[in-house]
Amino acid sequence: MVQDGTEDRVTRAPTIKDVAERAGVGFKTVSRVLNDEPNVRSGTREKVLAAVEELGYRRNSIASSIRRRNQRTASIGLVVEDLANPFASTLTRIIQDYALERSHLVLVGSSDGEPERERELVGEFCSRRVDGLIVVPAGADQSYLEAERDRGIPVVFVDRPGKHIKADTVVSENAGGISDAVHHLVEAGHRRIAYLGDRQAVYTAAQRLSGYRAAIAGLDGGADRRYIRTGLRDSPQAYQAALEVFALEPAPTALICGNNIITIGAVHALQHLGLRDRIACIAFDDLELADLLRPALTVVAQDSEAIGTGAAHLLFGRLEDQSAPYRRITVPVRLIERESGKIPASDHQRR
Amino acid sequence: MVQDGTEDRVTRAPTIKDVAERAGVGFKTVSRVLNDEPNVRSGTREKVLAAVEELGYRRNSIASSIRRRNQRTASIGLVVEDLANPFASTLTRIIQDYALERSHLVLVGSSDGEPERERELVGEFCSRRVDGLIVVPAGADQSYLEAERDRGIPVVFVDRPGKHIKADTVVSENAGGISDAVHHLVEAGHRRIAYLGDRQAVYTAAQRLSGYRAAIAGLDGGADRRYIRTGLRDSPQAYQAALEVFALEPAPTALICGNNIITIGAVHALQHLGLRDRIACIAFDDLELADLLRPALTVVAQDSEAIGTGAAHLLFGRLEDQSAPYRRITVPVRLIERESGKIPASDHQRR
DNA sequence: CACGTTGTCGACAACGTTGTCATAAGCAAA
DNA sequence: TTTGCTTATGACAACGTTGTCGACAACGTG
Repeated sequence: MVQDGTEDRVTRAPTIKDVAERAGVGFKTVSRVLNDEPNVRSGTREKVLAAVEELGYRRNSIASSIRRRNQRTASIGLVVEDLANPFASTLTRIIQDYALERSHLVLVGSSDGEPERERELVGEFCSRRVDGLIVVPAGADQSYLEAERDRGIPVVFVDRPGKHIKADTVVSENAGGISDAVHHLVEAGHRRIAYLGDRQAVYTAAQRLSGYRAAIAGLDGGADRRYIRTGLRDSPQAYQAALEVFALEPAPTALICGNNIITIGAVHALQHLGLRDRIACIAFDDLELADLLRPALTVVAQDSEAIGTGAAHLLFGRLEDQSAPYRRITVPVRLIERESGKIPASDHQRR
Repeated sequence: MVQDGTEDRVTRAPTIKDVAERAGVGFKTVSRVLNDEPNVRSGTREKVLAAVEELGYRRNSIASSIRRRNQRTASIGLVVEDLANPFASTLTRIIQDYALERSHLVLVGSSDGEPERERELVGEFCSRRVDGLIVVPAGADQSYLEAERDRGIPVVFVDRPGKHIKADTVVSENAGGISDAVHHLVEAGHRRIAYLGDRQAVYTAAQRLSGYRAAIAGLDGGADRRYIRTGLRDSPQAYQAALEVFALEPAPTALICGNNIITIGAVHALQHLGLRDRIACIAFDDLELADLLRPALTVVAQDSEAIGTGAAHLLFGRLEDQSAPYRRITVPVRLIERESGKIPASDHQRR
């Protein structure tokens, strides 16, 4: 396992003064060259660039940012719930690309849905003077961000709106997506449609459930409250809830999963019960292998690309114009019809 | 979509001088309080903390870092290939948690496997004076990192070793994992085992292929070169290659996929050919829904947790002791036996 | 040639913080 | 009271950079 020793010759990084000395000019001239300021003779510029090359000089952009006019650090902070979740990682990837195109870097952190971790991350980000924040809010109150915003660090909320604060926001069309799912199942003949969701305190969960309720309410029978299970925070809980729901009499003939974590638990439960081919199922959030499942999983897919781009766009827009009116973008979702949503309610199941 | 206007009262962030004035002390005293330095009367400390609270002061840690003894910024840079890939996002998540526990933040970037993007990201990171780098190397030469290292920014390579440079490294046991996969298939009676892999220039791809070759070479028949397809960079390419491989005469009876992107393409191909239940298949890298596929996908799973923790551990260790010998950690992989690897070579297929 | 204008460049202050040092205040020992 | 030591505090330099300004040379114009 052990391989080799180092040589331990750590020299401090060269500064513009080192470069200046080497090039035989004043250090301010080096600064001018590095910032493409005018009024430097091309001969001088050459000398400076040569010295930069020789010394392997690299600007210390944090020192630079404390002095610059606008104090911008060309970095933004991103707080997601769990970076290991595919939705979050896709979002992050997109925001990163958007930022990098504008030579901004991204500091990322996962809140795990814990308010104090969210605040801790935001605090660290602000302490490092990020130029802006993109936050998937976890806590019940984001008013603490007002202070940051007033000091010039704008915030954009993604996936869920922040609470007790006005800010730019990008959300998915949660309720509509779930309504679509319900209607899709109804068309296949289903009336007894179960719903598994996260805690109601989570905005998206509440929205999605309300979409479910609204769609179900439009049907003749109305909803059976026993078919609704919320507060499911991880796959095992969803697994358990699914087992319980399908033990009911009469059992549901179809199932809607409120997010991808729940989907995993629920499909495992269907698998365990031997019901995967008999129970119709629609999941919120697409998953990498969803179309390879048998039956292929019908999903309500979020447009992560549009969400990420939208958030980044709002943030960079605000960086340029702090006084623009706040905007809220609602990104449409898309029902991807595969097989699991088309499983019909078998005759003996139908009322 | 438009919602509301802002009030546009952006005040500059308070500094320790503002706090000092408010508390009626010298600004150095504020600094002392904030850094928990000794020799401050508790009464004075109270006054300062009260002023901090009232003004909502937050330390400017970038200004602080340019002055501090060691110039540390308490941030590290992480370059992965594609953050949207589940392996990369899991890795990132783990490294982040490790870093945050030590109050370090993580700057992340995706190289997309492009050497110049890797260099660009590394450059930006170093320019922001990260304390260390964790890199999944993309290019064919990481010797440029020697300059950074000599200036005190240590590097740890993950997933693949850096080229033309000595540094701490964490890799998976690629060859061994694929060998295990081959043997598992052989036990099920297979001899005609196809292999789909990425470009040979990618270290992991080369390692995995060599594991395949070594295992196949141990068999009586030896390898049929036509069964090996490399250079597959995305799912569509893998899809195509799989179609071609299974059009051969005699067709392989089993398949090994060199990474998760290839797996997706290949399983789609098997699906298209109606061979998912007949062809044995083992994939490198576990996938979220792999156990819910039918047949459930047998995989060689990497221990992302150990890889991430190992990398972070090496990096933070090096931050404390620059002169320790370089280490290389090889993390074991694990063959997760599910169904697809146990599909037997049917009698008419067997030679 | 005198003059103003422009281009080039360096000296110096400043950003917000920490490091160094001097000094004042407090207090025990002489 | 004086001495000596410790504790508390502020004045100031310094980090590496950019902003401001003035010095000076080169230039064009009358």
